[in-house]
Amino acid sequence: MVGQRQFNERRALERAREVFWLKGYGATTMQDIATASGVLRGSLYNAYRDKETLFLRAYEGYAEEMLEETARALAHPDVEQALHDFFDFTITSMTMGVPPRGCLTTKTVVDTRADDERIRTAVRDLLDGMERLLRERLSAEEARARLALPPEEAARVLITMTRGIVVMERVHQDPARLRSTAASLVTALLR
Amino acid sequence: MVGQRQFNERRALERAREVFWLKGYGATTMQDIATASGVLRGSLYNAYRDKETLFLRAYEGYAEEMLEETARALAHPDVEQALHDFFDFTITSMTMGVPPRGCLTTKTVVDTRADDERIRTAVRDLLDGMERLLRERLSAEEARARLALPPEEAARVLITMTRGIVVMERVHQDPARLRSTAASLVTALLR
DNA sequence: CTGCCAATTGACAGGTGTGTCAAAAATACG
DNA sequence: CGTATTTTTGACACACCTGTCAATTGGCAG
Repeated sequence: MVGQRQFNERRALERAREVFWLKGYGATTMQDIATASGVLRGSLYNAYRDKETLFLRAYEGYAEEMLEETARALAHPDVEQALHDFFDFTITSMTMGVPPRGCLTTKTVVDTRADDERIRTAVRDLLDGMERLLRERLSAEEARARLALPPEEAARVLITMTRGIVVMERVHQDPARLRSTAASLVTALLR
Repeated sequence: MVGQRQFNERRALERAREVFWLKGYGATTMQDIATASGVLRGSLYNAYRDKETLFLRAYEGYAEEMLEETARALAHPDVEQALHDFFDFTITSMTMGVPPRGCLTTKTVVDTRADDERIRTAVRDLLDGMERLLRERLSAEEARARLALPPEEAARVLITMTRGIVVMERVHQDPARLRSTAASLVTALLR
């Protein structure tokens, strides 16, 4: 290969992810990412063609990491603990940073400036993937016996609840309150 | 009074609300509102000073209406039916229009460009108001007896769930799926 | 070392946004 | 009717954003 990339692509995509995460897709400018990554705007355009494509590249790593972490959180053999770990991970992730970075997926879904088809697909894939992990975990014999709902329904309620928690975090900015609400739901779902 | 307003303020605020609702605070421009309301941009600035203040004025009417409708939906004497009516109102409201307008409150909360203090307060007040209506309704003797959770906890779970439903609507755009998820939660909450 | 090719760089074009301002028009009131 | 006050109007200033492009730089292969 001739004329190699002069910036650290891995690092640049990480920075891009952080900026998108904090400000959201629509409010993030290429200059923001250029500044955060130390790569000139022109180089970003040369490497990724446009903002949408750059976002998708940055989102790839994010989605992968999220699925891994979710699977890890759900791995506890006791369903109740697994669900607590699941919410704990979600809440910790979104309340990290100053100001709290919130949730990249939710910000993107709600952002009317991110109505690109590829973006919607990427987001849907991640949320569907997380719902699948929940469904599989809740399908275990031990879990099924304790659930007030079929695994499929419980998984949808739970994934929907995480989206709601993200929104409520922006309103009250009180992690303890979020954890308490999540615990209430777990109580209601388990007999 | 001398030099009266020449445009219908009530109508203009209604149009502004619709535009903000559809596009979100950050993505809406004063020109969008000017076009939708038939009032020139300059007149809007003269009447409301800036975009934030105009938004707050438009949001007032929205919040009032939302609280009224929520109270109406929760009025059914049977708790289970009241909760179904509550979710039905929420889902119908957010799936109206083409494209579906979604939820103004959620869009505003998540929008990093709407991080003004007055806006955050207005949004928090509305959500707190809705939570209070739920809590009061669930504190009735008949409801308390059937709930799997104390009224305060159930109210928080429910209000959080509505926020989550808003987000999931943007992902799958399937009202039936939303209603089904809401019904699952009601089942889990009632014994 | 040399030539080729891609990446980098800074300037540029074109569009869009917010908010301001002075002149013109409209309105209420004495 | 005339005056005072406000609204309306269109132009303007200024900032910012996306995407492009030509010239320059840097690295790899032969």
